[in-house]
Amino acid sequence: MPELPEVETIVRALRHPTHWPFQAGGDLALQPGVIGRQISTANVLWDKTVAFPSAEAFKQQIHGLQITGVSRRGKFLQIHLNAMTFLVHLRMSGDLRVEPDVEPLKLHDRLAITFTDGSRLVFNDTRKFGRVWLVQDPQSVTGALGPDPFDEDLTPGMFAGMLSSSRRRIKPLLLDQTFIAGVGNIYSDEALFKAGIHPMTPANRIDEDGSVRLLAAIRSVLNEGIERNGASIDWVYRGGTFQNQFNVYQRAGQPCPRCSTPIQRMLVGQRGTHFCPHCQVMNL
DNA sequence: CACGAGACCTGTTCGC
DNA sequence: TGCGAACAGGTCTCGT
Repeated sequence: MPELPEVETIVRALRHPTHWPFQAGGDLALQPGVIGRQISTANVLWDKTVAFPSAEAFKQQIHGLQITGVSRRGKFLQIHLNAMTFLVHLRMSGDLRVEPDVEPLKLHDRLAITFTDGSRLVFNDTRKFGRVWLVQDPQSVTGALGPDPFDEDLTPGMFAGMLSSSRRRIKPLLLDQTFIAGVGNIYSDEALFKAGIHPMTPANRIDEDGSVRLLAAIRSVLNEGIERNGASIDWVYRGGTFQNQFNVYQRAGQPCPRCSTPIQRMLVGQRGTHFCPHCQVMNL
């Protein structure tokens, strides 16, 4: 499910969940997000969800800690606690919600963290790919990630240099989180369309002009995704509307919004890839 | 180094 | 209607 915009949407909601239900005597409108809440217990319903440490150590160590902040690094959600960091990766089908602790748990709930104020944070993940970590140093989990697309240090010149030093095809390269952190299958297809670059173009064959267009396109589609609260496809993701703005993703056979040529779907690096064969040509 | 295949999982949709 | 194949927003590991 989630790429950078979906994770960012959740991060912002965790800071200001004003529309979420709250509990007994509690005053929802005055709740400043989950920041400040203190953890009483953690209930691990699917052991493998906890990547580090063991499920037992996780429950023991997280007890009593307080949330001091929420942030994002690539597709990782970071919940800062006094003394430690709780990281969540939603992978394909993960989702987080906050609710009163008296609610019955739902199908596919994998982890529930209860707060002393009677609320709780629940991790739901149909496909069980999602993982959480509880560590001293978040860098031990996110250390290998490439730059965030919105990092100011990521200049067009630096991005051009990154592209020129790889012979890999651009689409799998954009999905490589050690190259750039946060871009997934939807936004890579949309960005390549916007930049007019064929998904199989070797990165080092993208010229200066193309690299400038591509970086701008990545930022543009991610920003638009965030503005629309992410993309909701199938049953996943409440609230997001970016799926209504797709130009190519999951639009195989439909006319290109720019030239009306039918959008094509192909496999690139085992991932479904959508592009316009007329607007996105390899100029080698 | 770059790539494909297979694994990890459950659910939905599509074709016969 | 039923049933298997293909597919899904991600990432890891292995073999070539």
